[in-house]
Amino acid sequence: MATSPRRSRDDWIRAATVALRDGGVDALRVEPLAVALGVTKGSFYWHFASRDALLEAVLDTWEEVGTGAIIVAVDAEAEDDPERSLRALWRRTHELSSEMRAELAIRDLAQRDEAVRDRVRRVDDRRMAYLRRQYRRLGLPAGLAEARAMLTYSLLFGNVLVEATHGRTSRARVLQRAIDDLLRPA
Amino acid sequence: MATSPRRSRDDWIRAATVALRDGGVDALRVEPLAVALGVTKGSFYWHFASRDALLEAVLDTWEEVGTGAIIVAVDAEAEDDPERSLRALWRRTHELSSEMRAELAIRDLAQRDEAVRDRVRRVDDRRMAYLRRQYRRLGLPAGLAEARAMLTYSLLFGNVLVEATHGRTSRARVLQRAIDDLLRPA
DNA sequence: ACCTGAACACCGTTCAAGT
DNA sequence: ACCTGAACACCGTTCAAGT
Repeated sequence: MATSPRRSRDDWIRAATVALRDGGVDALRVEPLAVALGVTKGSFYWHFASRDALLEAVLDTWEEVGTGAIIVAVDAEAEDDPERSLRALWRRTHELSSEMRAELAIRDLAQRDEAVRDRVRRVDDRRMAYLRRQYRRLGLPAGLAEARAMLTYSLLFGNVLVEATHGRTSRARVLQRAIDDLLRPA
Repeated sequence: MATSPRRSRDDWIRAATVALRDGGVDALRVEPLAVALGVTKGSFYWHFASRDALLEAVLDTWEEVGTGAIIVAVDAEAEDDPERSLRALWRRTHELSSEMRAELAIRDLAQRDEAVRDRVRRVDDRRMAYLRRQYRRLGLPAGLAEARAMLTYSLLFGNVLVEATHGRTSRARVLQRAIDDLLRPA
């Protein structure tokens, strides 16, 4: 994986994303990444202006994958059926829960960085709009659709948080029950 | 606030907790804390073995406040009525949401620290047990009580996450609706 | 166009010495 | 019992110089 001495900008972004997932913001460090990539840390500054610029690039990727890409994938499999959309979204998020963990680090960051906060806000808004639309298409009135969308979004997140420490065992049935509870008619 | 040159162990813990809340794990740094407390960083190592030992002490406080203390307070005001317990818990968590934000940093940490993970697990278990008990006392069957407890816990967390970036405005009505939805009978 | 190597600043940690 | 001050290691950043 580190035969050629030359690294592209994308090589740095990929390595940084993995570091963020596995070790949090603290692990997104120039020197260790340089060692992992087999170059000196000085070379990093040809590709990026700073450690912050690298973080920006990582966040760009996260934002696109966590909204546009996942929605396209879910729509492709749901064939315009809102209930199938919601169940597909649930399953995919569940499958992605290890990747989703970078979100914890990002949301923690958002608390003290205005620019990151704006990004997270955009991502939440797009995701909530998608959920709200599915519940409306199921026939729920606006107020209840909004409430269910929020419960669903919270459940998806709560699950990522709890799985991060508790693991995935023995919760599948309870989760299924919660999802069914959310999908019942008004 | 910094007249006497002598600092107690608790002075360091308090300052570190504030730093964790406001700036995340990255801000829990010995040298800046020493400057803020008006002593040299060398003096820190009389009170604590390491930066990690300080973090441990901060987590001890968080664990007790986030489980025992809040449950005692809610029970005192709810007078044995499970619905009042749940609404009181909701309101208090909501009021504490800025303090709760330290949880984001802690849960992020838990992903790569076994000991922190065990703590978070204990905290989640104690909180879930409390919620489950209230729903059982409302008369729900075990499976549904478990599902509602998980939805409630997720909603409390989702709300902290979303408020961290979106602020508290204009969501009160939707949240009230979601809570009412969770409190309906089987 | 991309990288090295040396330099400097910041902070965690140690420890002998002070009061 | 609690703190200082100097030392060292690690990593972010800069930059002149190499290929």
